[in-house]
Amino acid sequence: MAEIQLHNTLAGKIEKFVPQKAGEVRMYTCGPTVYDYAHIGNYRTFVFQDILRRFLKLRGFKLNHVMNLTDVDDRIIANAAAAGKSIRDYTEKFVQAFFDDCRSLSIEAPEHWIRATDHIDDMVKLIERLQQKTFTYPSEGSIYYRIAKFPEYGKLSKVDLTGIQAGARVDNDRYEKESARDFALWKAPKPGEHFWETPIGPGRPGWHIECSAMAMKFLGDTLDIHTGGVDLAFPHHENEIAQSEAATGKPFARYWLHAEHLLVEGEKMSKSLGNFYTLRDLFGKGYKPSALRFALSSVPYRKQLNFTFDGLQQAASSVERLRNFADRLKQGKFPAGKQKGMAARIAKAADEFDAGLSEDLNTARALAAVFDLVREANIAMDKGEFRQGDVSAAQEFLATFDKVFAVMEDNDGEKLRALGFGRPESGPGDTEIDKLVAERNAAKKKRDFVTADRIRKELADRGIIIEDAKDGSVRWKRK
RNA sequence: GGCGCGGUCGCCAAGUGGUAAGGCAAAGGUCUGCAAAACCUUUAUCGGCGGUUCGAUUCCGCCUCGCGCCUCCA
Repeated sequence: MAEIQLHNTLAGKIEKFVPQKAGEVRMYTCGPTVYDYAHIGNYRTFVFQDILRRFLKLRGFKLNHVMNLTDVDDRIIANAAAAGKSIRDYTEKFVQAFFDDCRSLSIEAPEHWIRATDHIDDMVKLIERLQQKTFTYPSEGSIYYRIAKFPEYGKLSKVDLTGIQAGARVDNDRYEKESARDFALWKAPKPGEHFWETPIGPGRPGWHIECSAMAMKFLGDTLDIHTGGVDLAFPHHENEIAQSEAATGKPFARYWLHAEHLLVEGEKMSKSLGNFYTLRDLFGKGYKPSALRFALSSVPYRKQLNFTFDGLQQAASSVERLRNFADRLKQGKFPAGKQKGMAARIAKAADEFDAGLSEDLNTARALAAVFDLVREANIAMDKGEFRQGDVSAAQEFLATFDKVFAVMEDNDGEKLRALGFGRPESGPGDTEIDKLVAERNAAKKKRDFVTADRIRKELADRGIIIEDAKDGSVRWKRK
């Protein structure tokens, strides 16, 4: 197997990945802020994180992966207040929607899915530690982080501090700060706002402190991997580093991975441009979850992904090709024995697949390896050279592929129905289909093609595709 | 202005100092009662200009275009 290489934002280059403890990976990924439904741009990042965790697992690492749910911030407080709900009640709906969305995209549950509001105490304790080390100062009931005391500030995002200091936006927070670049660890409550009564005073946590506190609580002072979208590198991750390392004196995370953004039709996705999509928007238009997952994962994560409906359609066709191949493998009848060349081809494809993913998660390269094998095996089948003994090796390869990409299982219909989309009736059952297929075969034998075609048409209208194979066998699949 | 990502076939996209993977789409063909699936064939000189080199899409410089961050936005 190839050496795993990952692009580390901290180093500014691709590095060999070596976890602190052999065989184990401690990973923290920034999850959604649950003030609304997450959009496909968010899911680009979450799918990337999923590919990463799945690949690490495939390579045998024991994973401890924490993903946070930010369930307290300005928008949540404002929206909850407007809705006359508690923060918990307001966010619950979006938390559940997020879980549902993740299931639809086959995003695995991390080892820990945690909510910020469940860890206020841990944040307070971390702030107290920073207070003791005089990295903080109070101002109008809030507590700020004094960046001037952390000389390494900017090492992740390479921001030019002098530039920021000269910036005009000094007081957007409406609080007094010593320096423009200082950020709030703890925010004093505004009138009527929800707050927590704590040893450091009443208020609510600043945005960055939750990740530092929760990551270190679950994973220890030094994480192996920390990821998020590129926009989080500054200020969010930079501030996490400042908080955590000031408190512990140790490196906070060893590898920082940042996913590039998704564009829609070449433009930044935004509500004002009308190109803002949630998963529900797309599923409502009839697109399949597997197609979306494929589209989001086929472009390597460090490259901006231009999302288009044409592209989504292309992804659907690509998935279709792969599933057709898997069906052919499963249902086809091949001569007994093994073909020496084919075994070698499969092994080569598996190597190349692994090499692709090992190279900073080069999903495009990994996919090419899969499609190469599909074509080669199809050719062998057409020539009658593919043997029964090659089936299991090919299937194993596809299974390995799918452990990471997770698009092979034909369950889009179920997933859509689970989210309330698609037809409630689930189409004809297997026995009914088999019966109709048998009737059609009988008709075909009598060369009664009118009846045969009528049955095929009827089934097609009910979502069943029938294919006659060369050897006279018939296979069917649900559309 | 600073920092970062990127401009490769109609669309998506990989990649290398020695004349460019893969997917989708299109056209033609093989197979098929018809279809579907599959297969075959056809479709690029890599944003522009210089430089280094025997040779650059790949290295360097400049330019240009797109996008992002630098204001709690994945």
